[in-house]
Amino acid sequence: MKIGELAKATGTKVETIRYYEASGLLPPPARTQANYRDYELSHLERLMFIRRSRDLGFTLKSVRELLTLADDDDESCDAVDEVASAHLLAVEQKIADLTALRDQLSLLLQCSGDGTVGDCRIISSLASTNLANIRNQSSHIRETGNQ
Amino acid sequence: MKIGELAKATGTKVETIRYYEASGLLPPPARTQANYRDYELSHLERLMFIRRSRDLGFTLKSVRELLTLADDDDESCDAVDEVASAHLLAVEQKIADLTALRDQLSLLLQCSGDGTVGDCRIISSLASTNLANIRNQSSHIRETGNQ
DNA sequence: GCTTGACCCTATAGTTACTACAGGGTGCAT
DNA sequence: ATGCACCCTGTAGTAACTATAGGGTCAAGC
Repeated sequence: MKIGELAKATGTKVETIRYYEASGLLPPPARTQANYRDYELSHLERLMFIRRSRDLGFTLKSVRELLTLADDDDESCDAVDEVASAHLLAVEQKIADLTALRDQLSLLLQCSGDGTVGDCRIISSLASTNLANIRNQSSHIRETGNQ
Repeated sequence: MKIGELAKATGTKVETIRYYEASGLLPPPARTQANYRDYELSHLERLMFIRRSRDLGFTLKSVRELLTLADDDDESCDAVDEVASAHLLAVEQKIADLTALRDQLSLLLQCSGDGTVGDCRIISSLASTNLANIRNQSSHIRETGNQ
């Protein structure tokens, strides 16, 4: 199986496959006489594992760990569980961070009017007030119906 | 005002300030005889603007746009609004993506048992099933009370 | 037999937003 | 005079690719 075929089969770019090989995630395959990479089914399976893990947001470092754990049948499942749990926690933290950020952005945007930058509240919020002040501004806006 | 003082005043690292200057976000300040950077109040204000924008998740590219818009008093506030709205949309999309991802990760983790990797469901889910199958596995698990 | 196009190869640089040296100079206090 | 904290430039490293340059290979069609 040539690299282009493997790429198509797994939905990965050719360069990415070579990158995974260089990073030690995918073992170097045999080569044809023309020095083309010649992949086996095992490579396809391993690459699918990598892709699925990446789709779930695991870093390559974590994928490496998961692969190492998966390679050793005697390894406890707990270690796998730990990697995945840590990742889930990180994702949840990220969601919380982004949600707080979204709320602040929403407040910022409620300040938007139709004037010029000279009295643009978004700009002045970014320029001189701290973020807590935006709330006061926006409630003022709501009171005056300017929305 | 020396760079270290500006750094402390804004909660920015010295290297980051120099990086902003090199990136054209912060104008080069005057220099002392010793070739030290000598900042004015205007630099502090501009840097605070950059920091607040970055805290809200704007890319440096967007910050550059916002600064350009803010510099021109005649510019319409609409342009500012557009930049901020686009960012808000991107943040909301990211939250949605991460939420879907979190749900899939949760499903994956519900599969975790206490065996060895040989029959570790997390590994096998990553290895061979597509993600839709995890749901079936997990509902099966829920049925058997294994959670 | 020769060309054309699709594919393959290596090696290197670019992306984002910093961070971290290495190797050197400055200013002030002891 | 010497130590220390601070400043300078320039370069390399981070994550996970992506893109380019400059070249080789293979099968099909004329």
